[in-house]
Amino acid sequence: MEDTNTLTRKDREKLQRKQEIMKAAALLFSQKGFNHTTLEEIAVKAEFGIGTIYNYFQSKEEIFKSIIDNTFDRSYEILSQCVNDTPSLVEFFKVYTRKVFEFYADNKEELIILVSFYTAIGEGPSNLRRDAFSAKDCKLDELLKQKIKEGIKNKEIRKINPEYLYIFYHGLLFPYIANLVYLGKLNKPEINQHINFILDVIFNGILVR
Amino acid sequence: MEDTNTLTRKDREKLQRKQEIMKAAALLFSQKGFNHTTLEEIAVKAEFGIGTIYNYFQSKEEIFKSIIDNTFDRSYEILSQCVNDTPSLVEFFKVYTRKVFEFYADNKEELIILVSFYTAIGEGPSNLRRDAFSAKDCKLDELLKQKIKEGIKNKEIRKINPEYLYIFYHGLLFPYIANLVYLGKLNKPEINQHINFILDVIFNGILVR
Amino acid sequence: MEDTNTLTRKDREKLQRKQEIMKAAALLFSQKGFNHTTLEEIAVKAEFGIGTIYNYFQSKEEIFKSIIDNTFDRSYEILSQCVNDTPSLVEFFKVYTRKVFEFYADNKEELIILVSFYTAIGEGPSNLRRDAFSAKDCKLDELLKQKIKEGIKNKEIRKINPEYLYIFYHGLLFPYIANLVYLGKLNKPEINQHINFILDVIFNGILVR
Amino acid sequence: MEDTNTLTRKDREKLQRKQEIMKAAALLFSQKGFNHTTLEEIAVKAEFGIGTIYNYFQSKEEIFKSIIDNTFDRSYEILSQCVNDTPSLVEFFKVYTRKVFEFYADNKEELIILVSFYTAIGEGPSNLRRDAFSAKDCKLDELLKQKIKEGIKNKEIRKINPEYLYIFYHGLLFPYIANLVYLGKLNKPEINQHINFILDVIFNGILVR
DNA sequence: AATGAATGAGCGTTCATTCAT
DNA sequence: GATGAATGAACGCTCATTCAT
Repeated sequence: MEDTNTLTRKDREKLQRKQEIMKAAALLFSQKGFNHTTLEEIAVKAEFGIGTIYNYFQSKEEIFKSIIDNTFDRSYEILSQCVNDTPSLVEFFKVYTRKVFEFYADNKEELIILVSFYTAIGEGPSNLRRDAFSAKDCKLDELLKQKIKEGIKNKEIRKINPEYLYIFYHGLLFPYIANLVYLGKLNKPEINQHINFILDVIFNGILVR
Repeated sequence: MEDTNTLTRKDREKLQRKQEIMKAAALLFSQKGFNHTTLEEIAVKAEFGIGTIYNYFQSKEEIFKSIIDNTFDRSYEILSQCVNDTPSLVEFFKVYTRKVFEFYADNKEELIILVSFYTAIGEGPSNLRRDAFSAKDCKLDELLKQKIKEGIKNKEIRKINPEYLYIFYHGLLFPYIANLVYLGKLNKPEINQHINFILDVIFNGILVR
Repeated sequence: MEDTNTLTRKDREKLQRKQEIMKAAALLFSQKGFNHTTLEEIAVKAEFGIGTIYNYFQSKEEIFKSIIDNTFDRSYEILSQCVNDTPSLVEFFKVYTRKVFEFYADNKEELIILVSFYTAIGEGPSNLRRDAFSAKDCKLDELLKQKIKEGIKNKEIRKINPEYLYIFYHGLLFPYIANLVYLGKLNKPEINQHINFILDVIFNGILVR
Repeated sequence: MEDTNTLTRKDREKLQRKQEIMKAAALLFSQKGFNHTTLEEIAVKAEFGIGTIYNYFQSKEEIFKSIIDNTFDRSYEILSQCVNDTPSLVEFFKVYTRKVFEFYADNKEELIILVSFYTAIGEGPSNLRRDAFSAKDCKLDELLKQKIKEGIKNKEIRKINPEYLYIFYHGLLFPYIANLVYLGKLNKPEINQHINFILDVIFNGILVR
């Protein structure tokens, strides 16, 4: 997220327009997918002329990229905050799981776009690959893996493969939330139960003892 | 899957050609996505003329549907077999998790298409929605939920929300495998470790005791 | 019309098949037009395989031509018979008008195809022009014009431009009947009234005297 | 026909472009028929890009419809003017016959398209039927039939079936002119003779008295 | 002779991008 | 900077014709 304080009025206005366009596009992308959303629709929704869009973005693809990029940045911020603010891994899981749920409950479109981007190979802009974001992706990965390793070192959790737990946890969390969004069941009141359920199963397993 | 034994030679050949086309299309769809795959590419890959494709399928969309449908049917078969063949829920999780891993290790394209179909809202054929398969989906859901409920009744696992566990497990399994496919890490030798890891965490949780 | 008596059994059968195909095609052409009728539809209606059609006709266009040609021949036969069998022009108009009405009441498809062929420039086979039949057309024209001239010479009718009367009469008769066909009003009982009306107006005009 | 006076410059230009496209299309349709005219040909003739056509018309069919519609409107205007401006049926026939000849001498393409549309069942856009214009058609019919009835009431013409005379006259006039167009004989100098001939025959019949 | 699966040129239509105003 | 008309490459699909059986 760029720092709006250091910008001139002109630049601030430009940034704001960019964000308006991205917001309009994000909503449409999440509803109809990248390929089935036309630039005209974006222009109408953003209340600009088609040509104007091209003063802010070089292509339709760039709008998509910017949205993903933005979502990445905000996700990273959430993660790094949680990593830094929690004294233990257990606490981290509790806080982070909740934060992620809450963030995407408020930003459903972005979750859908993100998941769609991750899973829908070849959909989205033709030559946009997850690689494009791998740098940021890696940073995020590393942060989480590091936290897991610390948890193991501190004997908070059992000695399991941190790499696998990372895949397990992140591969679980986002699809789980996405599923709720698709089913229209990501409602505030129920969120707590889902969070508790996930944490309970991850922490304690399902077996009777 | 149709029974090839009862068919005439002609029908068998026709079915085989259909499957050749579906296979070619599945590979391309999984690599480039539905929208970025042209009929000409499918025709070339399947070694047919463009027009020939239309002797077997009414539209590009129908090819896609047939692939999904086929994958659904085979997934259902795996699930129902596992449900019936296992005496306990724990045993079921063990066998089914392995079977799913193995099946999609051999059918990576289908997994990618399936996940993409589930997650990529608006991508794929414009007016094809998950609803189209909801009947089959429901049958599959019910089978699994029933097995979970039995496991709870038999006190194999703790008294947790079966609905949530269903979302948890299926929402975990497929993205987990898909992720490995994307990363090119779904290799036979490593599969066992992933299976064991997943079962271990689900059964026992991650906490030290 | 070929003489079936002089043909071998084989040739007779071949001719019969040709006519079956032409009949099927004529019905479809009259209902859906040349361009919107597919060879498959013709094949199905004629109860032959698609390929078989090509043993009897070189192309779709040739089927169309044959139908027109056949209709021309039969029309010519009617005209020449009427010309020869009637002692006066007035009698000729009476008999011929009735014969034409009756013929096309029984062969509505052919009338529609014929009128459509005459009027719908560029519809029908792309490079088929009325010129293709101008030889036959001319013969027909000449016969009628000759009869008109005789009528004028014999002072049956006033001294008017025979060429114009020809355009007037033929340009009137066929569209008049075609119109009734389109409106679904070419029913046997009403035919007489239409015939009488046409003859009355042509003979006597509409003015009160 | 829209009133160009009340339009903004932009709208006027847009209307003009529409008419340029319609004019180009009308020429091509009249030469090659609807089905054998490609959009590319229309675009080239109209000196636009293919895509541009679609800024003015939703489909090829809509261009066709617009042409027909326009011709209908102008024909109606001519008819209603003649109906209103003439004191008697005889006068009406004289004036209207001339006006129609003159109008279509200047708008040959439109006559061909119109006649082709009326007669060529199934040609033209597949799902466009004469019914689509029946409302306008009926209005036109009624106007003419009413005028005929008045003529009978006023004893200008003999007591004949007005419905039949309507079919007779309109079923005669348009094919007659069309025929001249097809033969390339609708030249200004000769027009008068044709008009006089038609009126003479309709008024007085052909019989010697 | 009869068949119908295979073929691919050809068409209508879409839409991201450009550019003159 | 803002606009939207103009553009044309690209695609899905059709169907007359061929040809191996």
